[in-house]
Amino acid sequence: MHLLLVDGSGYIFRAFHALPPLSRKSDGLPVGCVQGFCNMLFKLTQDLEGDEAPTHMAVIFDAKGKTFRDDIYDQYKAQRPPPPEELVPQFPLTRAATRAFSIPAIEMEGWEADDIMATYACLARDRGFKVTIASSDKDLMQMVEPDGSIRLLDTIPRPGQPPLRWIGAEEVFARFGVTPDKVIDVQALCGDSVDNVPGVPGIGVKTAAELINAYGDLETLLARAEEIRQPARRQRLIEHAELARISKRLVTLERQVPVTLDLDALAREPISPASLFPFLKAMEFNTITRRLATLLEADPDLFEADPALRAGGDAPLAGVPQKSTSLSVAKAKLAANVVPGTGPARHAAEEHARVKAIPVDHGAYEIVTTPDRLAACIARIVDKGRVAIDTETTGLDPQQADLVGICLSTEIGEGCYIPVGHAKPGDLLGGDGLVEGQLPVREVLEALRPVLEDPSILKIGQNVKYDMEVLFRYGIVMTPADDTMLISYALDGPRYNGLDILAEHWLSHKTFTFAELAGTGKAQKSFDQLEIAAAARYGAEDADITLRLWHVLKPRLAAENATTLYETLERPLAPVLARMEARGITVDRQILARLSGDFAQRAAAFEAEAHALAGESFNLGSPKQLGDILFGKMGLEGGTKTKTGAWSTGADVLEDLALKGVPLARTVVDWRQLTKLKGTYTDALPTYINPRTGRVHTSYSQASVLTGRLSSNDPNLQNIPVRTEDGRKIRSAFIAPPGKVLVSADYSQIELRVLAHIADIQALKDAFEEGLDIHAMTASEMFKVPIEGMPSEVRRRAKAINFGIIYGISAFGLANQLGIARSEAGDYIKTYFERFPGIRDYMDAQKTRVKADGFVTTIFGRKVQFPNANSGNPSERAFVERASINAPIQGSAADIIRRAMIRMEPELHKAGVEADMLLQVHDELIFEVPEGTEDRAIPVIRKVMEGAAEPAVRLTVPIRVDAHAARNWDEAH
DNA sequence: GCAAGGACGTA
DNA sequence: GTACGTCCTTGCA
Repeated sequence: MHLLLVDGSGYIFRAFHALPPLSRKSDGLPVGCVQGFCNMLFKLTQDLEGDEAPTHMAVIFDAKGKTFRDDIYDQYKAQRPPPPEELVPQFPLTRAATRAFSIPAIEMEGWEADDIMATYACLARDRGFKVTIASSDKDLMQMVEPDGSIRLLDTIPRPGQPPLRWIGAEEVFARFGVTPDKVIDVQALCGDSVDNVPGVPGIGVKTAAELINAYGDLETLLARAEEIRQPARRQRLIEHAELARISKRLVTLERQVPVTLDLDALAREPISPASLFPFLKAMEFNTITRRLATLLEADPDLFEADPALRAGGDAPLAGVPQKSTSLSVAKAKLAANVVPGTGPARHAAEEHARVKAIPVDHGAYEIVTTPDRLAACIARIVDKGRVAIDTETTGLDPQQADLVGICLSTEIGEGCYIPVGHAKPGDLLGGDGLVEGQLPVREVLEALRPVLEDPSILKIGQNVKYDMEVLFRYGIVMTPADDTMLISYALDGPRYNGLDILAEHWLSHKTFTFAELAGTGKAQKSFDQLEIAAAARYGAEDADITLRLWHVLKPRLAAENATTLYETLERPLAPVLARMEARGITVDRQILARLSGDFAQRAAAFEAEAHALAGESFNLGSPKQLGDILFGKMGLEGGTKTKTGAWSTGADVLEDLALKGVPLARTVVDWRQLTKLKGTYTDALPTYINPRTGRVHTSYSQASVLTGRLSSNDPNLQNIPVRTEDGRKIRSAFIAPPGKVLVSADYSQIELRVLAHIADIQALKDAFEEGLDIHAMTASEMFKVPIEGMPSEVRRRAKAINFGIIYGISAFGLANQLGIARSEAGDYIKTYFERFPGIRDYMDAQKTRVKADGFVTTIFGRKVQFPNANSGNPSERAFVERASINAPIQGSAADIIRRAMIRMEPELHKAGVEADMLLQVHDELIFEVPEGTEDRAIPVIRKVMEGAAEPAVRLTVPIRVDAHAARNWDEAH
């Protein structure tokens, strides 16, 4: 048996003096000592292995308040200053840390930690334990046993010495010149200036040891003081005998402290992830969390930050559940000790007020044109450890635009603009025609590279994905990065995107607009055509504003419990998307050109036919003109609809007319389809082929969809046709380059599975578990028909209902979709609810929630806000109800694929599989893999996608992914 | 030259 | 019935 006693208070002070201060990121709570304490504690348990591994363990702390020593000598420790202010809140946190490691934390009022340790040491020794006291305090040396049953362990790192230094009788002798049992006699004579133990003036350790060794012990020495030869020494001993006796009582440790915790209660317990990770997460100790997660083979994502301790904690600290009441002798008065007024919400509000009050001064910005000034700027960044950055480029396409300038800001109100690519007026070709006085772009980037790639320097940007991609083309991998746009998105959804809107809303500051500088429309200048001075004001302001917004928004993450969302679903996705965008996808120009010709011909034929049928020539592309002809001239019946009072000529209306025998309607529908495909795809897509890469690079917007989905633009590759035969021809123009194939992997019925999980619909879950055709199963349940030989119309209706459920079904909408009477649709819905009653409960719950809270959430904690949930407008309210039903389903599915995307690249790498992720289409991922390796890539891809929710959420339905490889997207899909 | 509306492509 | 982006026409500046 081996008892390890840790001098907790000693550890805290050591951490305080040895480590630089550290504040919790999200609210500034000082936590440096807590972190140091955790590291030391963990290292200690790691270092003591094998024979030295303790079977019992406790961390002992000094309690606040007086001890018996204060009664003996009122000057005891009197000169000791009160603990530094930033240390105070960390005292209770170190107790909590100890318990988080499943170790008893012990303190007792009226006793010092040393007394408690002495008591336990004796108790344990008497029961045959080996005892180790982890402390460097010389006061504990009196406890050392010559037989090695009690030893001290000094773990303070000292250069040139082993990390663990055992202190036995020999070491004690080296220190005090006596055996351990005489240490208190020596201390009684020599005193201790640190603790204000007086001792006998003029007697140091050496003299004291010599005297004790000569006379045996203090009392004998004092009794025979007259015999001492040296007059001064003799005189002092006689004169200060009482002081020596008092000193001895002060330094003698009490070995009979009435401890309430039995030795058996100190038996080691394995570290419990359930108590450890909530604490570490609350402290935001990411490095330790990762290290321990690896060591414990546990997944920290399974645990939420301890609500009582985290920034923005919603429970009073006093409410921290004690790990085990029998173990908690320590009554850490947590609540009382956390500095009042450091609540994250208050911190966030204070930061907002502080930052908002600092005026924007465009005169304070510097234009950097010399290596010296650039070096000074970089030095400030290194010193600060973070920088707001904004790159200015010749255009908006990150795959084509060239760098014109770089804006940096390290302090609010400051900003540097480094022009590198401003062109001489009139010289539209750039190249040699650069304005003089600018530093060469290569030189600037090489100087900045160490900063931009330094993992310890945070780069802050607004939409950093853009800057990452631009810089990547110049060979720079910018990391790590924080993104004010994504922070805002995690907090408020897509409501405030754009730096200008954010600045206006949070800082009440109107930024320069690019249009103000560069004009608008055709005459708009590109950035490189701007005057450097004007560009500097605009650009440096953007960096300055970005930094301000970061100061305002970042603390809100903790205050509003959005940190996990931001850190796990937003922040890590941006670089993944940047790489996907940079890769692009190959599109076969020839295929599209041929299709364009084909579509044009056929459309022209339809157009002629339509004009003939209408009896006049008109613009087929004008719904207005078409409506006039159909419902005016031809006098057909049809709903006026559309909120502006115009004739409605949507496809469903025309389809209806066609069935009623209006050939023009059919012709228009066909014409529209062809011209749509031609205009949006076959004509437009080739113009997006990047001349440098020969590929099409979409741009994903990570922060513009209410539910957490991505959107794709310029071009939108998330709406490439698939439903019609002509449409699929377009899809087949998306190809793999020679030697590669495309792999398409898509989630099967992800939203219905998510619904089954969230709403807890057992029948649906069973069906998915058994791999049934879910729509057929629904039909069978609803209409009481066997799945075998089911008419396709029956299944089609059930399918429409299933989708309707996801969209927040209404009888009106379902009737429209199925072309049946509203009453019949209502009956279907009623039947569905009767058959799956959990669905109705789920829907009611979302409606109630959105009205009460103004938001609903996904299973990963993403909030989807509906500010007008209680609108006075009934149709608006109904809309919010439907959207609030859909949002958790669509949003949870979106979160799942996000998680898959974030994990995909490292997992592929780990598996040694080469596969480039190119596109995401909501429930589908497209990869490019070397031909012949698809059978190795697909299992990895599937595994990552199917397991993406875990371990944060354990879904109660299986997730299935279908994946295929082919030379083009149509065949792979 | 720009914004709004209608229509239609996707999940 | 949910969530998007793009193309085209229209109407106003």
